[in-house]
Formats: sequence, C-alpha cells, structure tokens
Amino acid sequence: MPYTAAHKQQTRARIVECARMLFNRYGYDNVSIDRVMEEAELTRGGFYNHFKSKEELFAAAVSSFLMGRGAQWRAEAGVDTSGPPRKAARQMLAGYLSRKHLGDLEGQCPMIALPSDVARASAEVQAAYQQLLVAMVSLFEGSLPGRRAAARQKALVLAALSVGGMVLARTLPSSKLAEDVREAAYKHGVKALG
Amino acid sequence: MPYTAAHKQQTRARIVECARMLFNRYGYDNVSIDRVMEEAELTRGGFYNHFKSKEELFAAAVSSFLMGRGAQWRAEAGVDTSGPPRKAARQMLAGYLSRKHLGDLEGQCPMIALPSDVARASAEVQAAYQQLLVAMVSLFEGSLPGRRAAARQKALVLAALSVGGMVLARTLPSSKLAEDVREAAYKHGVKALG
DNA sequence: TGTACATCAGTGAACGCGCGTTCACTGATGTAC
DNA sequence: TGTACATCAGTGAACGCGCGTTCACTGATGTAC
Repeated sequence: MPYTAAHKQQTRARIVECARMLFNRYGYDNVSIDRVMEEAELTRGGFYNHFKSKEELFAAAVSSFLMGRGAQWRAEAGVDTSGPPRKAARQMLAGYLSRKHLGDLEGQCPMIALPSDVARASAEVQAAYQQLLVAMVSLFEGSLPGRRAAARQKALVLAALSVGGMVLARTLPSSKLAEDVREAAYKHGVKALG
Repeated sequence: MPYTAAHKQQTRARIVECARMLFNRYGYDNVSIDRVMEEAELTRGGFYNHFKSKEELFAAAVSSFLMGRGAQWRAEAGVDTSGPPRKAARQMLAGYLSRKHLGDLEGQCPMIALPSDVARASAEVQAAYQQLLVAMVSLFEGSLPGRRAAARQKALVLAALSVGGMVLARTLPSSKLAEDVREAAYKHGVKALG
C-alpha cells in the first residue's frame, strides 16, 4: 500500500480544518471547494478522494470543532472541564460571551457563525450542530444544583441565551447595541449560574 | 407620465414581498433574482428598474417585515400594541416562541431565518436587521417596571433568549431537543416578564 | 370626445464568470522479491 | 541491500449549469391637443 493510512487521514483533517475556518468566516455558500483545497495546498480534483460531496465536508467541518479547534478554544479561554463543574461552567460562559470570541471570525463556535446555513443543510450537518449544542447544555446542566429536570431546563435557557446573544451581536452592525446585547446576556448568565 | 407612480410602487412592493418569503425559506444565496421576479410574475430584466443590486433587495426584504408581514404576524398572534404594554409583551413572547412560528418558514421573523446571511451582508442589510431587534427590545423594555437601565438590560436578555431559542430550534434537526429549547426559552421568558 | 404622442415599466437575449462534479492521468510511495 | 512493481493520493482539464448584471427593444399607458 503506497502512502500510509495516516497520511490520507492527515490530509483529510487539513481539508476539514481549512473548510471550518473558511465556512466560519464567509459562510457555506460563499466558499467553493476550489478555495478550500487551495487553502489546504491541494488541487480541486483530489477533493472527491476524501468526501462524496461538499455537504459531507460541511458536516465534517462543523463536527470537527468539538474535539479540534474547540479544544484549543477551551484551553485559551481557561475552561477546565477536569475541575469543579461549577467553575468550568462559569469559565465557559465568560469565554463564550467574551468580546474576544465575538471578534474571532475563524475560530469562533460554528453555532454562532453558521446557524442559518445549517438550518438549510442536510440532516447530517444538523446532527453535527446538535452535537455542539448537546455538549454545551451538558456542561451547564452538570454544574447546576437541584432536581435534574429543573437543571436541564435552566441549562437549555443558558445555551439559548449564550448562542442567541452572540448571534445577535454578530449580526448587528458593530454598534453599542451589539455590545449591550453581549454584555446583558453575559451578566444575566452569570447570575443564572449562581 | 405613463403608468402611475403608485403602479411602480406596488410592483416594487410585490417584488420585495416575494423576495422576503423566498429568502426566509431558502436563504439569500440560494434564491436568484430570476426566481424572485418569476414569483412576482415579472421577467428578470425589469429588476434593475427597481433596485440597483440584489443586496439592496435584501435590505428591503428584511426591512419590510416590520410594517408588512410582521404587522399581519402580530395580528394573527394576538399582539395588541395599543393595549397595556405588559399584556402586549406577554402576547409577543407567546407568539414569537410558539410552535406555529417555528414552523412558519415563509412568514417567520427574519431575525430567526437569516442571521448568518445578514452577518455577511452589507451595512444596509444589517441596519434593517437592527430595526427589527430595536422594535422587539422596545416592546419588552416598555413593559418592564423599575429603573430604565435595569429594564433595558432585562429587555435585551429577553430578546437574546427569544431569538436565540428560535434560532437553535430551527437549526437543530426536528427533535425533542429542538422542542425542549423552544419550550424552556418560552417558560423562562414568561417568568422574567413577570 | 377622440387621437397622436412621449414616457418608461417591463421584456428577453446575451455577457462573462465561477460553481460542483467527473475523469483520464501521473508520479510518489510502501512492499515483494 | 537494491530494484521492479502495484497502488492510489493527488493533478488539472473539462462538463453542464445557473448566477448577477447589461442592454437594445417593445408596447401599455396618461396626457396634450
């Protein structure tokens, strides 16, 4: 067998990572396969050795965030999931709703960058999006005291507030309003986490 | 002057309304000018008699919701802005986070349908989006008692929660989770409104 | 009241361009001997 | 250890197609007489 299996895997991962960054910044429809492959220092023809369609790449790109760039994101934001859950949740909230995260077009969470793109995409892409939400909800839920049902409900609210606040802030023209929304969501979240 | 000014205005309004519905359902990039004009029972060539670019149409489509389809939306949802503000805010919240609104792809609020499209569009489009948010925040803010600053902050949180809850529910595959997010956001909103 | 005219909303062919995908190929590589 | 070979990751030209926009035109209409 020429080329190792690891070599192909690495190439694939490089394509996915480039796609994730470009989709995040420009949106799914505005990024061509050519552009992704060029960014990965490859030529377009090889794309279909790795993916059966552009849509499959989309799912892989969204999905990759959790363990890939998202892990780095958590490290940079100081989110320590091995410590006390309460502390981790507070760190997550602070990092997620930070001004830094708002401005990080390529590194930001795909839940913020791509909601309407995903809403119109295949079930596979939506499933990848759901993974991200489930991870966030679980982190919040695990940090909340009291009965399970109540904690889960509160965690869902915190997730909707976090993603919603950031989506709004990203969508508005850079303005005091955008900053106010982000700030208000953060402050309310901190209070709700306790 | 052949054709009345009103005639041209009406044609323009028809194009904008068709565009709003199509953008809402399929997204800005997935709807061609040809498609919009066809839906409005016109041919593509006439488009540039009314708009200088597709992007200008986008801004008009988002902007049109507030006084156009949005007014109808409020009427159907039983939102009575001429009555007590408290009551109007409760009606708005119930309508906005309703299952019916979630399923209404063409008639839904553009803040839910098009956030990432708008985030990548021109400042004019983003300004139109901001109009919608300002209207919602004002409605909530006016219904909340207490000091202005606190009421405004609470109103921003309610808007982030409402839009965020619906954006997440729309983006997830139709699942229990989507329904849970919508429900949790609604229940928390009701409590926060008081 | 009836008619000729000027206006401009609307038409439809055409433009250059970039898209997702296919395909015959090339050449770097791990393996068998 | 050195070499011939089979594999398949990667190449780049080509495909049909739909896009946003332009433009020379047509013909329905309100107005002047």
